[in-house]
Amino acid sequence: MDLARDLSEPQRRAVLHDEGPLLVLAGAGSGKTRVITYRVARLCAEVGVIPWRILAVTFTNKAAGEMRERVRRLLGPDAGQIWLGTFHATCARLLRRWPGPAGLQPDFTIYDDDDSRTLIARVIKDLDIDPALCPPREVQARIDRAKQDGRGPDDLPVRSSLDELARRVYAEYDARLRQLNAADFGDLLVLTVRMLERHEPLREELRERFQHLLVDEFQDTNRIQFRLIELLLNERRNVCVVGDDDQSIYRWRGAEVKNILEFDRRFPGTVVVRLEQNYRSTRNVLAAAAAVVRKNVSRHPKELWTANPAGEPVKVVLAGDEREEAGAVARLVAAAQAEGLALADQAVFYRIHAQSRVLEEALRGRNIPYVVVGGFRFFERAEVKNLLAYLRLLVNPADDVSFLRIVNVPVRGVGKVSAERLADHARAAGLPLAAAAARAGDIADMPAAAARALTALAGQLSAWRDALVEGPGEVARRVFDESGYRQALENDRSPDAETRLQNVQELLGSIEEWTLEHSEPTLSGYLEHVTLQTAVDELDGKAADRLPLMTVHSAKGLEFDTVYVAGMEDGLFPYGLRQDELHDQRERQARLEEERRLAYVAMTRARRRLWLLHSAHRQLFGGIQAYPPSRFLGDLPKDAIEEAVLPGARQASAWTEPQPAARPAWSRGGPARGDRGRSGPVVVRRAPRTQPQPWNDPAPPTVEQEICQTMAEAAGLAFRVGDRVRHPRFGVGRVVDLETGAELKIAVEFPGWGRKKLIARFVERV
DNA sequence: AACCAAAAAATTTTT
DNA sequence: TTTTTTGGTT
Ligand SMILES: Nc1ncnc2c1ncn2[C@@H]1O[C@H](COP(=O)(O)OP(=O)(O)OP(=O)(O)O)[C@@H](O)[C@H]1O
Repeated sequence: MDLARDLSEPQRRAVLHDEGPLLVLAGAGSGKTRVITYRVARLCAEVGVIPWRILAVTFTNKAAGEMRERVRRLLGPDAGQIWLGTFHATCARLLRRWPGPAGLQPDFTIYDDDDSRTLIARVIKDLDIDPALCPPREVQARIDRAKQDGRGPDDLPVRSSLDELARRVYAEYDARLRQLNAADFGDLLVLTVRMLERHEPLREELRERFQHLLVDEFQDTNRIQFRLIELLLNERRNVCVVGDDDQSIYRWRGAEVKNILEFDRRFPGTVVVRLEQNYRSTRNVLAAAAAVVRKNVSRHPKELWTANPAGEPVKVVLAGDEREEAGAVARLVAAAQAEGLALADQAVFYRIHAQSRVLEEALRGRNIPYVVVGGFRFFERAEVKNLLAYLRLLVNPADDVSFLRIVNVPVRGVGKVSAERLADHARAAGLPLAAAAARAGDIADMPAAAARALTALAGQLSAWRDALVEGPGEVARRVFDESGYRQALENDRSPDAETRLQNVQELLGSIEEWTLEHSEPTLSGYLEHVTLQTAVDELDGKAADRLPLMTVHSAKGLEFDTVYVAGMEDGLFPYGLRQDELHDQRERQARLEEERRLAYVAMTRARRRLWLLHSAHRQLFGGIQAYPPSRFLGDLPKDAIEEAVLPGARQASAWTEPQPAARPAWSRGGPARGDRGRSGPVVVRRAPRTQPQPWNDPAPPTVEQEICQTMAEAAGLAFRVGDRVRHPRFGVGRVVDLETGAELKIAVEFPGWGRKKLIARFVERV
C-alpha cells in the first residue's frame, strides 16, 4: 500500500485521520470511494484493527464487491472478514444473527416490493376496504416512506380519509408480516434499529464490536439509516462518511441531504476534508457538468478542477425521433468499438426504463451485444418467482404470500374460490396456509378434488423440506420436476414458453453456481442474496464484452470512457415537473434541482467522451409528441460543446404540426387547457439548423458530418467530405456532404453532372 | 375451474 | 403502447 503514490494530499489526510467523526465532502470523481477503500485497508494493516470490527456500507452490492476486491489486493485474504455491504444486506445479516430480539424467527423471509404490494392488497381486501378508495400502490408508498423515517402506524399524520385507511392497513400489514415471519425492505432497517434501541446488551455488544463505521454515498442516506449509524457508534465515534450533496438523487424515496450537510453539527468535532481535484473526466466534460449543477440554488458550492486534458468537446446531437437517436447511438458505439474501445467501457444512460426498448432494437440491428441493467430483472420474471416461491415456502412454511402464488401453479384444480375457502379456514384456525392445506379434507365446502390437490401439495412441501439437507441445487431441481411445473412449461405451446423454461433452467444454474461459491450454502442464504440484489450487480465483469444500458440512477458511482445520454429533452429529462400535475411550487423547484443533480451524475460518469442526444419528436407511452431540448442543454458552456443535427431533424418544419396535449395518450381527456407550464413537451417550431458545409469551405467538418463519418466507418463505408469517388454513370466526383438515414447517403459533385445525392454503397472510392 | 376476449390501467427514478 | 384486470363463456 503506497499512500504517497496512490493518494492526493487531502485524500491522505482522510485516510490517515485517527479517531473521531470524519466527513469527506467532495465533488464527482474526486476519489471519495478510494478514500474509503484505503482507509479500511490501512485501519487493518497499520492501525491493527481486526477486520471484522470494521463496518463499511456501500450503495450497491457491486460496489461492496469491488471494494472488497481492492482491499483484498492491499491487505490479503483478511479482507473477507470485513463487514462490507449495503445497508439492507448489513441489516439482514444482523437480523439473521439475532432474529429473536427483533421479533423474528430464524429463516424469516425478505419480501421484495412485489410481495409487499401483494400482501398490502390482500390486507385491504381482508379489512373490507374498497381498493378503489385505497390503491395498494399508494398505500405501499406511504408505508415505505413511514418506515424510512422510522415511523409506525400511529405516527402517521391523519389529514384525509385515505390517511386513515393507510394507517389501518399499515398496522394490519405489519402484524401480518410478523405472522408470516417476513420482513419487507423497510423492515430490515426498522427492525434492526428497534432492536438496538430496545436491547441494551445487544446494542453495547455491537458498539463494542464495530470499532469503525464507514459509509459511502452518504448524501443518499435516509433518516433511519442515519439513526442506525448513531446507534452503532460507541464513545470513540469512529465514523467516516463520504459523499457529494450534488449527487443526491434519492430524495423521492426519503433520502435526506441534511444527513451530510449537517453532519458536523450532529457530530461536533467532525473533521471535514474536501477533495477538489477530479481524476476522472476531461476538462470539457467537467465544465459541462459543472455548468448544469451550478444553477441549483440550494447547494454548497464547491471547487472542482482537473489536471486532465480538455479532451474532445461534449457532443450535443439532435435527432428527428427516438429511432434516429437510437440508430445514432448504435452507430457511434460500433465506431468506437472499431477504434478499439471495448463495449464495457461505454455506456448508454436514459432517464426512464421505457426508453431502453428502442435502443435495444437499434443495437440488435447492428449485432451489438448489450446488457440492460435494472428494469425487468431476471429474478422478477413470473416463472422465476414461481419457483422461488416454492423454495421460500420450504424455508419458511408460514410464508402465505408465496403459498398463494404457487397454490395453482402448475394448474392443479385449486381455483380462486377454493383458495379463498382455504384462507378463511386458515385464518379462523390461526394456521399458515400450508399447514391448513395439509388437512384440507376437514374444511367445510371444500370440493373433494381441490382438497385432494391441497393435501398432496402439502405432502410434497414437507417431503422437499426433508430433502433440504441434499443442498439447495438438488432440492430446487426436485421441486421443479416433482411439482409438475417443468411438465407444464414443456407442454405449453405459447410462443414464449420456451424462454420461460430457459429462465427457470438459468435459475437452477444460478443456484448451483451460488452453492459452489459459498462455504456453507443454505437455501435461505441464496434466497436472501436474490432478494437483496441491486440493479447494477448484474454488471459483474466476468461476462462477455457487452454494452451496458441503464437509468441514470443506476449509473451512480460508476465510470465509463464514453457515455451516451439519450433523451435530453424537457419533459423527459427533467422529468415529472408538469405544472398541471404538480402545483406546489416549492416541490417543483426541489424536484427540478434533483433532476439537475441527476444530469450532473450522468455527465460526470464519463472519463473521455460524452454524447448528449435529444430528439425533436418522440414516441413514448403510446403517443408521439414534440419535445423541446432539455433546459440543461441550454446551460452548457458553448466552448465546451459541439452541436449536431441529424438528417431526420433537419426538415423539422414538416414535423411541427400542432401536437395535442403534452400528456400520455392514455390519460388524455382532450387538448390541455391553459398553462402547460414551462416544462414538458410542447409544440416547437424549429427552423432547420446548421446547413451542411459547402464542400469547398475550409471550415472543419461539422459534428454532424463527423457523426455521419463515424457511422459510415462503422458500416465499412469510410467516406469523408473531400474524398474522390467513382459512380458507374456519373464518373469520378468529389464528396461534399454525408447524410444518415436507413442507408448512408452522400452528396457528390460530379463535373458535368452537378451535385447528386447517392446511396453510398453504389459508389466506389478512388 | 379454466380459458379467452374485452376493458381498464399504467409509466419516473429503487433498496 | 403494453400490461394487467375483469367478465363472460365453455
Ligand atoms: N489520487 C488519485 N490519483 C489518481 N487517480 C485517482 C486518485 N483518486 C481516485 N482516482 C481515480 O479517479 C476516479 C474516481 O475515483 P472515485 O470513484 O474514488 O471517486 P468518487 O469521488 O467516489 O466519485 P463519484 O462521487 O463521482 O462516484 C477513479 O477512476 C479512481 O481510480
